Amino acid sequence: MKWEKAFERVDDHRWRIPKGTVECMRTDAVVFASEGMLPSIASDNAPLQAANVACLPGIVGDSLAMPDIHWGYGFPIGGVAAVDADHGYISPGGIGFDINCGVRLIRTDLRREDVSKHLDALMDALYLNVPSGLGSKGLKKLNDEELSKVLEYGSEWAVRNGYGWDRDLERTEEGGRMEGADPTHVSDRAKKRGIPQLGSLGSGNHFLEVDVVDEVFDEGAAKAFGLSEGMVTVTVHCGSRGCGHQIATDYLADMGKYVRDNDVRLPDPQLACAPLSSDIGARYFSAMSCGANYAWANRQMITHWVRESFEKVFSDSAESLGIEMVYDVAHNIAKKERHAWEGGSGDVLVHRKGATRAFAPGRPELPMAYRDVGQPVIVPGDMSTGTYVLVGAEGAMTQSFGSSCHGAGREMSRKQAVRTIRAGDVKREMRDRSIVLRSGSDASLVEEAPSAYKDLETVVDVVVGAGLTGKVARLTPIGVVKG
DNA sequence: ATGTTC
Repeated sequence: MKWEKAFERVDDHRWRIPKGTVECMRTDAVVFASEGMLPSIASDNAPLQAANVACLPGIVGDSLAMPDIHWGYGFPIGGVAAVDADHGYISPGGIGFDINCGVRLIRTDLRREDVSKHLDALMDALYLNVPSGLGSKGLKKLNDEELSKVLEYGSEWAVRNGYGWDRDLERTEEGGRMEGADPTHVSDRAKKRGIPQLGSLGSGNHFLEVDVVDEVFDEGAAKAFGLSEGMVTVTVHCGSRGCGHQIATDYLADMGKYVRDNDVRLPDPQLACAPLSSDIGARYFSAMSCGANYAWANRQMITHWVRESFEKVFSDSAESLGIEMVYDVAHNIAKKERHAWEGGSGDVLVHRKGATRAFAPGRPELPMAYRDVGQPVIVPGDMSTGTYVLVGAEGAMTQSFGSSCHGAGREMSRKQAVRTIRAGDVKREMRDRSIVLRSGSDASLVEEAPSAYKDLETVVDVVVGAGLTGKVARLTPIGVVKG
């Protein structure tokens, strides 16, 4: 299959893979992209995966893919699919192994010039205080009972235990806690992996970044989000560590068995799924919610250590330094939401796998401070180019079940990056851009090299051009901690 | 993403 030929042009930002391209498709697949991005998108199996997702039982609307689409497990990364809340199927491959991998944006009252002379000390403090790297362990020793509370209460547990402030919860998607998260649906093995790792960044594409607000595009939204030009911000990208990974692994095995036992017809075994209303489907959703809560507690603890790091370096309190959360978004999760789409409306389960919720103004899920503005959408690029702050727009509600992109997206596979890039080149590039880098592993530097990623501007231009989001601000890195 | 093939 020549996938570039399979794309039918809808407009400058939308390409349709029509129902029938893959035999079992129940609906079309629509990829948000510019024409120039199509060869890259068609260079791996991602378009086939977007088409395969259209075979998911109970899917409503189109199978969607964001412009940062690339090859994933079952679903493409960048994939969005909504299924009927009563009759639809839930698929762990539509959420991903790193359940509630997500991004948190924190603002400060500090300006670039306040931080530049202390930047090395700040990066040392952040590297010391926030555990990072493959197999990294948290600083808090948990027992089984505490871990169960983390799984059930998420960020609420963290704040209740001294990691952050009550108002942080309002600035977290879902309040940092999925309802219905029952720890008894999480295996002992997942719990065992989760206990030592809570409060750690991890490895891979996870990072902690200190940025400066470089350009503001929407003064009104930026003001509502507490952002202004020249301000120093911190971006945290991490997930549910080995705990979420084990939950995904456990339930993929169980759902594989469900699919075989019940003769569910799927184009790819990696799309293993079960009715949301079935015992196994409901148990997975509950366990996934536990994984999501773990990730929120994780980012909340890291937020606390970020505040402590600034307090130490700037000899002032986090309150008086204005270290406040802007927002925390999940980008690997399934959520029960009410939506309208072409041809219907109602309660659905939205799978977002490498895609961010991007609710337009007016949605009741948004905190009051953002209700009239829209949801902050935080879109990190590669480690050298920084992060975009976008805001959810009406187009997302009508076209993409309130969703947008989650990052630049990989251009090269990890293997390909290791083959063609050297750690020294990455370090030099960061130095040339005057970005202070703290990293424990040359291997992860190479896998996450800037040249292994797509161009963030191109990705953002598509979601803005398609009306899914609006541009608010661009953040440029001055310091990066890589796992 | 990940105790990178329990």
